[in-house]
Amino acid sequence: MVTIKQVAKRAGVSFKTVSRVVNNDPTVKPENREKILAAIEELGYQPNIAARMIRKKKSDVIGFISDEISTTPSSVDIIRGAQDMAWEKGKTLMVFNLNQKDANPAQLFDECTQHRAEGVIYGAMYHQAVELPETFSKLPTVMVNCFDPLQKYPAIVPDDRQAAYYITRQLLAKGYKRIAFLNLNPDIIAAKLRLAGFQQALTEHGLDESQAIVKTVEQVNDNEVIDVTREVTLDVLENFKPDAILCGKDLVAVRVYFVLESLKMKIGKDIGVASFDNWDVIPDILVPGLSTMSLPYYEMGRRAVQKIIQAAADKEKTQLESIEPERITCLLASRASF
Amino acid sequence: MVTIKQVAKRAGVSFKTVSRVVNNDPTVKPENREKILAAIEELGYQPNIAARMIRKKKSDVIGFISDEISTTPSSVDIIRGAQDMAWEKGKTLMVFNLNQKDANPAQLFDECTQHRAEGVIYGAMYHQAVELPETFSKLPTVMVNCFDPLQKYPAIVPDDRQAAYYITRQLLAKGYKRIAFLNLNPDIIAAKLRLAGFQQALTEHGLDESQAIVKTVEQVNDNEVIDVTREVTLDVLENFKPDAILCGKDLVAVRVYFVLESLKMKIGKDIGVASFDNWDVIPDILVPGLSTMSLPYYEMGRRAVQKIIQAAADKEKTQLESIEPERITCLLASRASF
DNA sequence: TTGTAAGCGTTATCAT
DNA sequence: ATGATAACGCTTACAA
Repeated sequence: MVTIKQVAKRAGVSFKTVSRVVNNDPTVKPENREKILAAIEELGYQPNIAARMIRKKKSDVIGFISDEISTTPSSVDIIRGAQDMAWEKGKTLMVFNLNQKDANPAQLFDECTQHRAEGVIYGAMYHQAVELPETFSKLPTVMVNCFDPLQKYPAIVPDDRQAAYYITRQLLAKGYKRIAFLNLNPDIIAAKLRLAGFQQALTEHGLDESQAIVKTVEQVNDNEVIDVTREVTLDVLENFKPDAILCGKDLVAVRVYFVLESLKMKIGKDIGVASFDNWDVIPDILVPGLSTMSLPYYEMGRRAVQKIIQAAADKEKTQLESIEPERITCLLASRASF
Repeated sequence: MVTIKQVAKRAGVSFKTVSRVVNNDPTVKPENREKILAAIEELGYQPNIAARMIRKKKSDVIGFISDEISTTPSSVDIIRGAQDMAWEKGKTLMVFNLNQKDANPAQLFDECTQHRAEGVIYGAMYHQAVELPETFSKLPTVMVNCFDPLQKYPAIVPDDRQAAYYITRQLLAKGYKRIAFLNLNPDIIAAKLRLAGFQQALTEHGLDESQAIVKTVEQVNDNEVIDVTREVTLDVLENFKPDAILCGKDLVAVRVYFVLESLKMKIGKDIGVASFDNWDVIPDILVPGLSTMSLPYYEMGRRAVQKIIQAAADKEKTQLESIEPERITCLLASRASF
């Protein structure tokens, strides 16, 4: 690889002057600058980041540890957001996946340390509580789509409560009066928060409990989750007769679409369907297109990088008080299903 | 950050001895080794990879440039495979996305050069021809899920022809006799290769053209792709009366399922459905589960890293002859749809 | 078995 | 405006 000294030789100056040009130091004679720039071009010189890093004691690297147990598109969007923001801020994102053979979080954290990352982002694939190994406290750490039960680290999560509240208000505003909420496994955080948001919206709108119904479409037996969307949907349609169905996620909505199709019910006319996720192309392949609350993964990724940069900047004030997770607002991706 | 010298001081030895322990040099007195290990533990010493890299003139970094125009789950799997293999080989994968603001391939390539990557993998989101900027020839480069028209670089692609051939043979073996192939936009590589594989399987099985039909479900108008799966499916069902439908991708199969549901046709009994992709959870949320040829993205990612390591090793022999892309075999993910 | 000295490619400091 | 010299944290080469 060509070094700064070779460029210097070629341009007939000292290597320090080349360094000045590379670092945009204005105190270089234009004439020399031209010569050096030409030499850089000819030799194809690229600065050695490692050497720079070692001297400047600054890596501009941010570690991203991704708990990729199940490969959902969400992971991609969080990482994309993080990478875009990192690029804009002149940082390099170093991504590590937890699903790798023999790799545990502490190991991946060490990898980040060895690269002298300025901070570490830990991302989970669905909104959950995660206990990080103690070692993470050695570097500024931000959690995305998850949070520490003791709130030891700043966290970025989707505002699931707001999402449910918003879409329910939206349904009510459009005149739907009997909403069936086919919620996810009640043990998961998102399900709890959304239930609260759903109920709040109903209450504020003056509806009582008889005018809505909440069912779960995921049965949990010994760590195995069984989907019972089909059965529950048929049951609810027959016994509760909703004018709208709010699904816990887009994949549930797909199943609901099938049930309604078989019953010859026209979605968007005979019955409204709404959902959560805005998952990849799913809402668009359905007919009619599914109106669904998008989970703000991309935005969360961007925000995480902002936070880590900020945290790295004011590293001196050690973070001791516990911190509420930052909830990112979800937006409605409106199509034609309600 | 704690350095090797601080550890040496603490352990009461020279810093060189610490270096020996860190690098598993056996020529260290066990007694000293213990002391040093203890000091490392106490101080939380982590070797500085940048410093090591600069001296060893070896980065163990592999760059991965991902053409992430559309965020498909495929990208995740290629990267996962690449990362797993990199981890196993003691390499670090540095991932860059092309969709970032103001970032072009040459820029990202420079980023790799600056990190002294030993090679670069360029990954595309669907099987296609890609012309890389000339600058890529400066480093060992491997293309995944895409290839150079002039075959200047080694490439890893799915064996689309084999995939279509295999699943068609499989359908025929199960007794299906009238197959409708709802192919993708005929301009894309996968569609062409699959058509060839499909026809070869039919021919070898002794079927003539009247016993099969091929239609495209994607209409292209001015760079806009319009999906006409619904219309084509209805047309084919009425006029050709197939006993099996082979879909160009899982998302097409979803639409076909809806049409069949509305017609009250029982998939797997009245008619068989097969497809390509094995895309994430799609085949499993459908009822019955969709039997589909999986695209071997994970495997392709692994292979790409293997190839780049090999290419970096025998860098001396400059690659001049053109190279056929390496086609990775696709496997059937068998469920209940045929 | 251990230590010393040099060097990797860069930036920081200070002198010219 | 430019350059000599030291320093960053590590490995290599060689000496003890």
